[in-house]
Amino acid sequence: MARVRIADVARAAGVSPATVSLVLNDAESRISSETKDRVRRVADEVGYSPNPIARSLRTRVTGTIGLVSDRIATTPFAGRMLAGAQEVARENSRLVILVDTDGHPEIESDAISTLVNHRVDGMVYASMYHRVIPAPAGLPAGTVFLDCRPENGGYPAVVPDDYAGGRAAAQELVDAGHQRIAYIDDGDDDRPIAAQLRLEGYRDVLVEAGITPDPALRVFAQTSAAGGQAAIAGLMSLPEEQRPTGVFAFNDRIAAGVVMWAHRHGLRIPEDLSVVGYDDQQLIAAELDPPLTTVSLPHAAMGRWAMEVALGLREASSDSPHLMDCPIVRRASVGPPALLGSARDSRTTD
Amino acid sequence: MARVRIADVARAAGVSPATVSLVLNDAESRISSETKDRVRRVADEVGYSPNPIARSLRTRVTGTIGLVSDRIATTPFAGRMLAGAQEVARENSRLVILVDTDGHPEIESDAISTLVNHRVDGMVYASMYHRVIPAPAGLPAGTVFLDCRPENGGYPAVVPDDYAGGRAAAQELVDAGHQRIAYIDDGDDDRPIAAQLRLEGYRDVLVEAGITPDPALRVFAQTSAAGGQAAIAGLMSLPEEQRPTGVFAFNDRIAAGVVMWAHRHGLRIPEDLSVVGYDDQQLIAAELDPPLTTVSLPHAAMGRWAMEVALGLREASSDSPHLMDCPIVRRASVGPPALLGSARDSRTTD
DNA sequence: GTGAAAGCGCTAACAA
DNA sequence: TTGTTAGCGCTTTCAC
Repeated sequence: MARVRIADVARAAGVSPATVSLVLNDAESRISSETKDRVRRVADEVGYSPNPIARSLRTRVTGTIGLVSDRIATTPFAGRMLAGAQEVARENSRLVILVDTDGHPEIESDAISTLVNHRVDGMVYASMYHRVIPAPAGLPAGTVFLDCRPENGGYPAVVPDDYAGGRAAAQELVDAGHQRIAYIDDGDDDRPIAAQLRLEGYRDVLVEAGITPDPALRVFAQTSAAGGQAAIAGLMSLPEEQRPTGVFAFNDRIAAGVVMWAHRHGLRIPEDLSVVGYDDQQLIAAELDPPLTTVSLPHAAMGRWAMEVALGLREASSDSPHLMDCPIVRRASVGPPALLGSARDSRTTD
Repeated sequence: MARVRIADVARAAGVSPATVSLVLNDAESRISSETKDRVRRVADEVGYSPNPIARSLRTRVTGTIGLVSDRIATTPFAGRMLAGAQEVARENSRLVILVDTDGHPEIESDAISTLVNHRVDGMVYASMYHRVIPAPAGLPAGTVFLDCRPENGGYPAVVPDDYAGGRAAAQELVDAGHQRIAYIDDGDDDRPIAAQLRLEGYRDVLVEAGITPDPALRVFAQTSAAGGQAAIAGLMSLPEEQRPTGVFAFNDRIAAGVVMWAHRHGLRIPEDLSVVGYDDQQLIAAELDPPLTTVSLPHAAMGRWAMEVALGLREASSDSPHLMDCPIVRRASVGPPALLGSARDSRTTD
């Protein structure tokens, strides 16, 4: 297959290769429509399709986009960004060349130069969670940063609007009537910018609602259910009047720990404790009992956006990152706060 | 960058382009080592690196491998296969072109012909779960099937050894002393081959251990925690002497439901009920309380294997799929069975 | 309105 | 041991 060349079509149609090329790329309208039709028909009959390699050599356009990412493997998120980006590429007849660097800087810089050398038409640089990074050397101008932002700007970038997401989570709890709302923050060494932004959103909402954020209600947890359990245990050992009635967790894994701890200790959710997560990890949020109210990360949309910019389908500023909305997903883990103390205590012995 | 061509190097080194090519591809040992050194040094100095497009046009070798998959997005597994495959490609200086078909047959056949047209050197066809499928039309000979097998053979393929995995799970329970072991099977419409194989492994182990598989102990569940809860609820409503003391669930999501139900109903795991899952989904298995003993799916290894075959690094039969080991991951959800009845009953009211 | 010719940057026969 | 020449298959001036 694919053995037929432009010369074959030309011969069969009784025209020159140049004419075939002109017709098939409908570059020139000056060709008689009669000839056009014939060429098209013949090309179709013989099953001609241009050799993209030869074309690329001549035009310096390859129809490929390089996508370099750290660690696609370890995060379930990656897939959604990739899928979004890939989908846009496909819709526009582009191919994506994927290189996963597994987080190694040497692999990364190799990957970048290989991709540049292969004359990709554009490039997307994806991180597996929202962070600020120094732009890797050798990145072509116009490279789109996906789920990360270059330290000193200079490139288009798209990241989740974590500040607004933090606000949405806190607002959900405030609207339900909670006053004592805890934030279980990310306690990992390399605390990401997302954590900071969510915290700010949370604080601002409390203040606007006339609630003074209680420093005792901001605690840290490792990202895991165990981390969440430890954190909520600490929170619940506060003097009763200081205990939270609502908890906003940095992510769903931590939130899962909170829910598990609650079950274990006879607290009902949301009757005795409301909880809001972040990430909308299907495997966790939807499976928890009750299903978790959480803030979703718009991975697919970010992937699409990045590819659209990379393909020049969309304008983007290189000065500040594009903020992508993080919609709240309401499930069943938020309700009005229990009446002070009593209800909760009675459950504890149940 | 990358503006320097072979002719520039040739001129700078005072040789012909052909010589430069010969030296840099060290195809011919006949070139004097003196010339070789000079050419290499010059190429290095001017930062020459060959244009892969031009090279491909001439050699008909592109250094790319096409990877078509259904739905990378929706499963957390995909990433691990992709990462494994991509890693091998990188180690061998190959680039992978990824096309996700999102399960659409038209997109799939488009993708295949596009990739063939782009002269990929090899192809991997990946499915997101172990299944048997008719080989798509247009697939080049030697395409490697990843996590699926072609209905009528004819292509190399790699799939998890689900039969052995089913055996391992059942054996784990038998070894712990269980006699009444349930299998919660996949109850989805399109019941995958994996479910059948695991079931067979489970049955064979029981029989070999002198246990007659009780049909009442094989039930079905939708793949979700809710499905698992419903299934275990049914199992536990059996007459006491028939109830299982150990459960092997088709996958971790179902197993999670079992664990959740147990917590809810005051059954301790593993004291009152042992459970084994399948998949080793990090987000679930490791996070459950207690952490789940489960059978792991060797996604990364399968991805690596497939790419090795695609690159010709490894021989593979086209007649029968390569079976990849599914190692059991021992955590804490399996223990010896409770003494008949008593222990369990006392807990129920706890 | 169409064709001839040149050339993208490289490699592989063949000469020298 | 090295250089010359001829393409790989396409697009694109430029001439007719």
